[in-house]
Amino acid sequence: MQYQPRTIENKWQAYWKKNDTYKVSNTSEKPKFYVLDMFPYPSGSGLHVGHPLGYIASDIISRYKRLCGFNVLHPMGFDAFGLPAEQYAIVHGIHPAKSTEKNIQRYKDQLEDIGFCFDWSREVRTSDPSYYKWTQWIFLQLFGHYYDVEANKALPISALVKAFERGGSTAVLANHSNETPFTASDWRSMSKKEQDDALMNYRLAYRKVTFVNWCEGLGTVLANDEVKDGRSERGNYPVERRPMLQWSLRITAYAERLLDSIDSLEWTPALKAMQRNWIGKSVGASILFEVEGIDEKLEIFTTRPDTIYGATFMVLAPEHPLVPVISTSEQKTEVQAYITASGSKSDRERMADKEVSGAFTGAYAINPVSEKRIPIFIAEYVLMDYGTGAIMAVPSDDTRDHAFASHFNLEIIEVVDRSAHSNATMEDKVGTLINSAIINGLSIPDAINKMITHLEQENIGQRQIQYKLRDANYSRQRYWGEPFPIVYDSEGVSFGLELSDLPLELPELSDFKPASGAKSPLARLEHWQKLDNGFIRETDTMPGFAGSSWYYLRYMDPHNEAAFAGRDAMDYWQDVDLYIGGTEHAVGHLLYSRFWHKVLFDLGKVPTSEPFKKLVNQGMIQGRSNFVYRANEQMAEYFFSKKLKEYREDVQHNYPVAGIYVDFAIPEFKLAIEIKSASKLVHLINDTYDRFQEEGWTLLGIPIEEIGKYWNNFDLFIKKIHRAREGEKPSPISPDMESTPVYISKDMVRDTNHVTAIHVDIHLVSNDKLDITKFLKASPENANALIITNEDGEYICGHAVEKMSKSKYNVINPDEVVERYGADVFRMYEMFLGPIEQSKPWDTKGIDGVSKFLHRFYGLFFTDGKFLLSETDPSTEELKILHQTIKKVSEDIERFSFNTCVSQFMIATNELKKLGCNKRGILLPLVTVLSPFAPHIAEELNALSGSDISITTASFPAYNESYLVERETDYPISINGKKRAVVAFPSDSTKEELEKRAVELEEIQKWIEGKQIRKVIVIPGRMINIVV
RNA sequence: GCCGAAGUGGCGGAAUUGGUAGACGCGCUGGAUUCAAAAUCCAGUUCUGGCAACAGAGUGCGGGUUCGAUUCCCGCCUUCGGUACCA
Repeated sequence: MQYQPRTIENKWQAYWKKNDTYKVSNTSEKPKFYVLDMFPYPSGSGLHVGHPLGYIASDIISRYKRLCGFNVLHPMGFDAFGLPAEQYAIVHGIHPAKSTEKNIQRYKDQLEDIGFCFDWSREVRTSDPSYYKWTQWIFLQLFGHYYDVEANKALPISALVKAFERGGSTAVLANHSNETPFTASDWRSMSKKEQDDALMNYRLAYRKVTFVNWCEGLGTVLANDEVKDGRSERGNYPVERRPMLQWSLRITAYAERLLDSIDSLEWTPALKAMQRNWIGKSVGASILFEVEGIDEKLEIFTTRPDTIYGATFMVLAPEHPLVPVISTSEQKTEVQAYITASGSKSDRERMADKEVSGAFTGAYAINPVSEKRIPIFIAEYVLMDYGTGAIMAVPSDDTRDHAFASHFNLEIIEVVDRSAHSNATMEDKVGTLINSAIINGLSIPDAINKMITHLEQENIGQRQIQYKLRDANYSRQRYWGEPFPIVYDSEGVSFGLELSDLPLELPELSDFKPASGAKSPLARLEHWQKLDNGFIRETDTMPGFAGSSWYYLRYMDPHNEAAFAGRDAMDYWQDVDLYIGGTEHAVGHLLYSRFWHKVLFDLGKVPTSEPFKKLVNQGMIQGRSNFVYRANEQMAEYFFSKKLKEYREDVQHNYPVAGIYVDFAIPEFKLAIEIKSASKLVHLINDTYDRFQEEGWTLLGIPIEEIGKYWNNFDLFIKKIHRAREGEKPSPISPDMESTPVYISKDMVRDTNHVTAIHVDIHLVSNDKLDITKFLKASPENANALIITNEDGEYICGHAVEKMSKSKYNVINPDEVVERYGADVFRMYEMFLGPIEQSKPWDTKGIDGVSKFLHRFYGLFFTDGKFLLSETDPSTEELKILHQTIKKVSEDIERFSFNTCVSQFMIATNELKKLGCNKRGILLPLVTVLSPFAPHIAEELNALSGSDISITTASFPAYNESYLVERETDYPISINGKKRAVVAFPSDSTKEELEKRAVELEEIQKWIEGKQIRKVIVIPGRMINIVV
C-alpha cells in the first residue's frame, strides 16, 4: 500500500469531527493544561503558510500533554472586530458582518485541513453580541472603578464619591489626572456635570479632552502602539496629534504593577525588555523654578538632580501653557514665529528634523539651588507629552543640552569630574561632583540622594517617578467595533448601562464607511443615538484591542450567559499555561490584557494576577518578493546606500512596482523564474511555462501557448554562479563576480557539464524586444538585486525576503502545500524548518525530505503491500532505537525544539528500516510518539494495527534508561586537545583502565613517542585527553 | 544613540552542564533501476593539499581563561527586532 496522505487525512478529520474527539470538559480529575494561540483576525486572503507555524507548535504541545495525562484546553476563535476586518470590507464594498463571516469560514476550513485539535465548541468571535456583551461589561467595570494608591488596587467609584463628600480631593490618594484640587464643600457645590467631569479624572475608563493620535486616512483616533514613526501601523497613513474629547483607559495607574510582575513571567528576555521599555520607568526628581518677575513656578522633571549646579538655562516645549505668560514683549514675535513653524510640522517631520532650533522667551528663571539667573528658551526637542514639558538644561551632562548651548552660546559649567573614567561619555553616571557646593566630592548616586533630600527639605522639589507609558485612547470613530454602553443626559453627564441592558448591539448600518471630520458612522443613525428619555448614546466604538484583551477567559466558559466566565471554570483553568504568538503584539495586546486582567483580579473576578504564565514567540515565516523598479536618481541613492528596504517602504507608492510572479505592471518584465540547478533548468522552464500557460498569462502580449516559437530569443540572465566545474572560470562566487555579466545560452545549459550549480534568480527576458544589453553596475553585496538597462532607462530587479503580505505578492497559502503533500507532511515540515522562535523565509526546497520520511515510515508497516506487524520480541538494538526516540522527543518537546524531534524520527525510521524491523512492540509505541506531530498517519496506523479507539486516548510511552546503555563506548582520544583517534572501550571501564589502554594504543604511541606524558584526563563516558 | 536576539558547510540547521563541530534534511557528485525520464534505492559530500593512507585549517574578527571553547571572559564587526530629541 502506498501512503496516500489526503485519503487518510480526510478520513480522520471526519472521524474527529463526528466523535467530538477534541471536546474538553471543565470538570476532570486530571491536572489542567491551557495552551493558547493568539487568535487571528480573519483577513480576506485566508491563512498563509506563516500563520500555522505557531498553531502547529501549540497543537503538538496540546496533543503531547494530553498523552501525558493532562486535561488540555486548546481553543481557537476569531478577532473579528476592528480595523483590519473593516478595511477589508470597505475595499471590497461588502458589509463587514458578511465579509467577516465568510473569511472566518475560510479560516476554519483551512485550519481543519491541517488537523488541529481545537475544541471548536468553545470558539469565540469578538464581534458576536453574546461575546461583546462581556467586553462592554468589563468596560463598565473600568468606568465604575478608580485606582486607590493606598489600597494599591482598583476600588469602586462610589467609595471615591464618599471620600470627596467627606474631605474633597485630598481625602483620597488615587491615581488621577485632576489638575484643580477641591474641598468637600467645593464638591458639594458642583453641578452634576462638574462632578461627572471631576470623576472622569479618576475613573479607569474616562472621557476627557486629550491629545490623541488622529489619523485622517483611517478616519479615526489610534492608540500609541498603533502608530509607528508618525504613521498608522495599518495603512501607513500620517497621524497627527490633536486635542479631542475621547475615551481613554487609565493604564498608567497600573504602570508599576505591570512593570513589577514582569519578573515573575516565563517570557523571553526580549519580550520582557520590550514591555519594560514601553512602560519606561525613570526615577528622579521634580523641581520648581521661580520665574523672575512673574508669580508662576516652572516645574521640571529630571533624572539627574545632582547636576543642578550645571543648569544654566531652561527649555520649555513650544506648546507649554506658560510660554505666552512668561514671554517678554520684545521676544513675543520671535516666540510666536517659532511656535507657528513647529506647529505646522507633522510629528514625522519634527522627528526627522534633528537640527538645533529654539527661541528665547526673554524671561529668566532662578535656579533654586545655585540661585543663578538663567534664561528660558523654547525648543522642539522638549516634548509636551513627557514629564512636565519643561526641563532644566545641563549642557555639561546632556548631549542635547550641550548642542543647544553651543548653538546659542550659553554658559556651560562642568559639574562632574570624569577624569577617572577615560571612556565615559557625557551621560554615563560615573565620576564625582565638582563646582556643586553642597554635594562636591560625592559620587553621582550619593549626590542624587543628597540633592533630593535637600530639595525636599527646602520645599523646592521632591523625589518623583516618571513613566513613558501613556493612557490608552479607547475611542474609535469607526463602525465595526463594540458600541460603548454609555449614555449622556442633556447636560452631558455620563451613565453606564445596566447589565440587563447588555449587550448593546451594534445597529445595522448600510453606509458603514468612516466619515471625515471625526464624526462616527453611528452618529448617522439618529433614531439609534437619541433615546426617548432625552438621553443620547455614545457613537464612537471600541478599538480592536477591546475584544482581544480578555478572550482567553471566555474560552474557559464560552457559553455562560450570567458572567464572562463562571467561577468554577476559572478556578479550574486558572490561567494560560502556554501562550504562543508573534512579537508584533509585544506591547499592544499583551500589555492591555495584563492590565485588564489585573483590574479583574482587583475586583475579585479572576483567580490569578497574571493571565499568561509562559509565552513563546514564534518567528515569522517570510515570503520572497520579487520586484522590478524603474530606476531614477532618488532610488539609485537609496540603493547604493544599501537602503533598498527603506526605499521600498518609503517611496514605493510613487513608483511602479512589479511583483514579478503575479503583477505585471511593467510590461517589459514578464517572467522571472528561480531555478535550483542547471541540470534542472530546462525542466523548470517547461514547468513554469506550463503553469503560466494554465493560468492564461501572456508574455509580451503573446499568448503563452505561442511563446515556444520565440524561445530562442531568450537569454538567461544569471546573477550568481556558485560553482563551476574544475578548471573552469569562474570558480567560487565572489562579490567581484557580480560585476561580470554572465550569459548562458540555452544550449550551454542543456549541456549540464558546463555548470554544476547555479544558485539564485534567473530572469528570463526578451532579447530582441528589450535589448537588455549590459549589466550596469555591481549590486551592493546584500541587496540581492541587479541593475539592468534598456532604452527606457534603468531597472533594478531582484528579490527581498520580507513579511508575507498580499500587497507584496509573496503570499503562499497552506492549501496547495497540504493538497500536494498532505497535512502531516506540512506540519512536520514547518517544524523541521528550524527553531520555532526564528524567522525564516518559506522555502519548499526541503519538503521532499520530510515527505519521503513519512512514506518510509508508513512503509515499515507493510510487507509486499500488506499491512503486517510481527509479534516477535524486539532485539536490544531495536529497543535502543525506540527508547532513544522516546527520550529525545519528550525532552525536546518540553524545550520547544521541534525541529530536532523531526530529525530523531528520521533517524529512527532510517535505522529501523535498515534492520528490517516490523515488530509490533517497536512500531506501535513509535506511532504514539509520532502522533502529536503527524496525527492523521498515526490514527491510520493505529487503526490498521487493530485498535478501535483513537490514538489521542493513548499514553505517551515512558523510556527505559536500561535499554540505552551501551556495552561499548566510543572514546575520542586527543593529544593536547587535538583528536587523534576514536576507539571503542567497554562502557564499564574504570578511569585507570581507560588511561592505561589509551596510552598503549598504536595510533596513540605514534604521537607520544619520545615525549613525556604530563597528564591524562579521562572523563568516563566522554573522552580521553593526553597532555604531552 | 539605547535595549534585546543572533552570526556554524553551497543552503535550512544540530551540538541540552566546557568534552568526537557539522546530527537530520536539502542541494550536489557517482552508481543501481529505466528505451528514457520522474520516482525509488545505494555510496560520497566542511575547506585546502594528496591516487590514497594521511596532514593542515576551520563555528563573524582580535585577544584571554582551560588539558580541552561554537559554548565562559574582555574588546570589536555585521545582521535582524524593538525604541528614541523620554530630560
